[in-house]
Amino acid sequence: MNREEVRLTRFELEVMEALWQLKRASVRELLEALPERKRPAYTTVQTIVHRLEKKDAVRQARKIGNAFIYEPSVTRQAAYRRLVADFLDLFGGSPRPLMAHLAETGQLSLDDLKELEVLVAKNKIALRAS
Amino acid sequence: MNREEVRLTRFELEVMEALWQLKRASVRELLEALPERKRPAYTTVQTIVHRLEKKDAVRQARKIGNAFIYEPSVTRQAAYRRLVADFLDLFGGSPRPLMAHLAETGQLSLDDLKELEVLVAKNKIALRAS
DNA sequence: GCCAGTCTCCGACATTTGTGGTAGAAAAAA
DNA sequence: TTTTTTCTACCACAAATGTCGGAGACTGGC
Repeated sequence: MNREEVRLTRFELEVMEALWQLKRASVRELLEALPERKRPAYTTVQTIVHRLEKKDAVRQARKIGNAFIYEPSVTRQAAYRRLVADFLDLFGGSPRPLMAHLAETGQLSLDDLKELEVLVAKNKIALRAS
Repeated sequence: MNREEVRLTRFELEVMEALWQLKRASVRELLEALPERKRPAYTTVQTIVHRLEKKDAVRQARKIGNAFIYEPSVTRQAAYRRLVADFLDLFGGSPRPLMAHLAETGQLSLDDLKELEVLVAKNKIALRAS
């Protein structure tokens, strides 16, 4: 429906990833949920959260003490849908050239493909049933 | 081998696309090769070419009149390899989650997968032969 | 009730990216 | 040779991104 799905940057995505995982969290919790190797300053995460809020990707759910608790406003699925669509645009919009690239560079095995077939088949049934 | 493959932006990629196509071209030729819908100013393309030069993605091959003729310094394959690798990082580095996403969102048909299998199989043979 | 600790708010700053104008050199046309 | 066209070299600039610091408000514990 909403053609205006959010477009997340790399780092925003990482923070969202943490939030999707935690369901709801404060800035501090998000900070601590980030892999410590690349854990930025508290305010950096805060800034990102603010930007996510402006993008309507997260919202303040409530407040505990003086800290806001945030929760996602978009589903992981929706965010990735946009991400993938944007990326596929670089390949002319269709997944085919990308798949071909992966196949050519040996990043796709026959086993992978077999499993995907099962998945697609299952999905087709699910769609029909809905 | 070269882990330092160029990282191209959207627009840089479009210009490169034109250059890969033409093999070698002047700024003006590149400009004219762009889909006219989104054809920017001459100097915009020029700036992009300069940046591509700084990134060692293109080089001046020679000069005709007062115009430089550029040619690619990187192959299309290499550029896309990097592009795809960076993107896959968002999915944990492996193509699997991405494929799964495509399958789930119905962007991959069984026919697509069949064709890919053929491709992968052919590729395997080619690799063995090399 | 006071103080240390924690938050939020706001502003700042360097880079990257997309976009293009201007000036002056060079070549091509007249 | 003079004029016109066409390039290149620079500079500029706004928006997006990744990164923080500082000031001041709030709270929880003593």
